[in-house]
Amino acid sequence: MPESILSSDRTRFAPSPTGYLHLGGARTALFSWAYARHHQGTFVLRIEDTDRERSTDAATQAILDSMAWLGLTYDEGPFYQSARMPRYREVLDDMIARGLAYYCYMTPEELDQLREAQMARGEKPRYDGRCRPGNTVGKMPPPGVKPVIRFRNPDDGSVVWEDRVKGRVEVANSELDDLVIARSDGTPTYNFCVVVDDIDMKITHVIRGDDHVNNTPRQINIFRALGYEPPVFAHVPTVLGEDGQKLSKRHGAVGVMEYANAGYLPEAMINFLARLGWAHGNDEVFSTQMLCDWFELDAISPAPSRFNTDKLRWLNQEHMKLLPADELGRRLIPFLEKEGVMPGASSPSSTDVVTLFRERATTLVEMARAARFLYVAPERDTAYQELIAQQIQDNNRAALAEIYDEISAIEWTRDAIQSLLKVAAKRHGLKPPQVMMPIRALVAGTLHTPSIDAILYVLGRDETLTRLRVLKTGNEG
RNA sequence: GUCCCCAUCGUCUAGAGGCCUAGGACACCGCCCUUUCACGGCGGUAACGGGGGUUCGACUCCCCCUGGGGACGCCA
Repeated sequence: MPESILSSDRTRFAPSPTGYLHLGGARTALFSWAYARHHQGTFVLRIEDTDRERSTDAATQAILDSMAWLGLTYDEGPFYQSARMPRYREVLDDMIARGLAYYCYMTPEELDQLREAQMARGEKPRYDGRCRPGNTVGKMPPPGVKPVIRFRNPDDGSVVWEDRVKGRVEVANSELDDLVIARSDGTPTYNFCVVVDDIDMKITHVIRGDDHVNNTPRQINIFRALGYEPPVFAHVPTVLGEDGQKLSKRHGAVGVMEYANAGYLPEAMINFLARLGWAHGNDEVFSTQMLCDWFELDAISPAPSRFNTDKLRWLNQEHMKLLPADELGRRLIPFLEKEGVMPGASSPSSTDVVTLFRERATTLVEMARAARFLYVAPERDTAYQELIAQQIQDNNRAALAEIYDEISAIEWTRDAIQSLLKVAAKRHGLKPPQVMMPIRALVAGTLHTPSIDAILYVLGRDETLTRLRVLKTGNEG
């Protein structure tokens, strides 16, 4: 492939593995990925695990699983920050040597006191720069105190950047303090690692959650101190819960894989997530490919948006209707198995189930549940007995018995089944539903099913006769 | 408290000064189709937070207020 076709745009998704991938994170990943795909660029996955206390392998795996399910394929990585410590050390030493950073011997306790005092005075709590090179306080390191390393932030002027979703953002350097870039145990911190990584990985577009806007000016200052121009930034707004509050555990399902297990299609989830805060005119239902074709950062709304289950469900059904029946059927199989049933040679195929139910189920779980009766005869409990008693009465008993007898004689096609029912009803002066509903109840244990002729056809003649036997014997037990 | 960001129907959004009597979608409510449930079709209720400017003209531009959100860590 000619080099020129590929753009040099490089985006990254950089989650910290402290839990599952939630919907907000997934959308950020999606936007970053879609941007790279749209521009034929490169999408990098980086795991930010510098906080060894909170990072777990299980969380990393959960993130990888979620991305795989959504189909967010990365071109490079996953890179682990924990494996890049020597590199960070190297940059740290260099910064100290060049006076861009310095050791600070202030203890956490002293810092707390300082912050409290500042808050009390109505000031923004921040480090006062007492250990800066040149300050006398810093001259004599107190014994026994392991120092942190702080970045020497500029004092004057302001940091300005043109955010691709927020617009122009300006923050005065006087608002910023000298942030800790290495802990007293020597490990580097987030704001520093991100910059080194984004430089080393040649990231051109940083697309991330807008909880990072406040970090951006600090990071830009580090970029410049290190001699690099910062990348383009695009800060994607928060995804709120249905109640407008920040997404948290009490909202129920917030992890991406919970939706996979609940029977949502990844293409529906992508469509939904993309539509949350991003629009392409009035387009509502679109494929992942279309999203890649259309995606532009400028179309991202700067305002936070709420998650909406109703719309997700609707989109899921739309995508279920769009998929080829056999493909949807293939995806349905695990859900049928979870219901304890198995499509096979002697039972309805998963494709049959799909054609029967995809217009009346919004998730694969619902579909499998609704289709269960095709594999297992309804339980003859009290509710069932009552339903049958209510459906079979003196006025239709004779017609139903006749239908039972004729089932053995007809050709087994939907048309033949349908006409058998209609003709029998007419012969007895009944409306078609008067024979269809009782049969539906008998066979499915519910009044809500697809067309009765379609159901009987898929069920097969033998199974139909078995389930309708009571029509002949008159014994409903 | 200080700083940053945001603001169109209940929700997701279209809208880049006259195209707006503000469009679409979900949800909701009717009607139609009908073999129940769905699907589908048709129709309906419903919004530019408030106040000042700028302009011949503001949903669109500026300011203030209000209301939301985020950040202020040796977390990311």
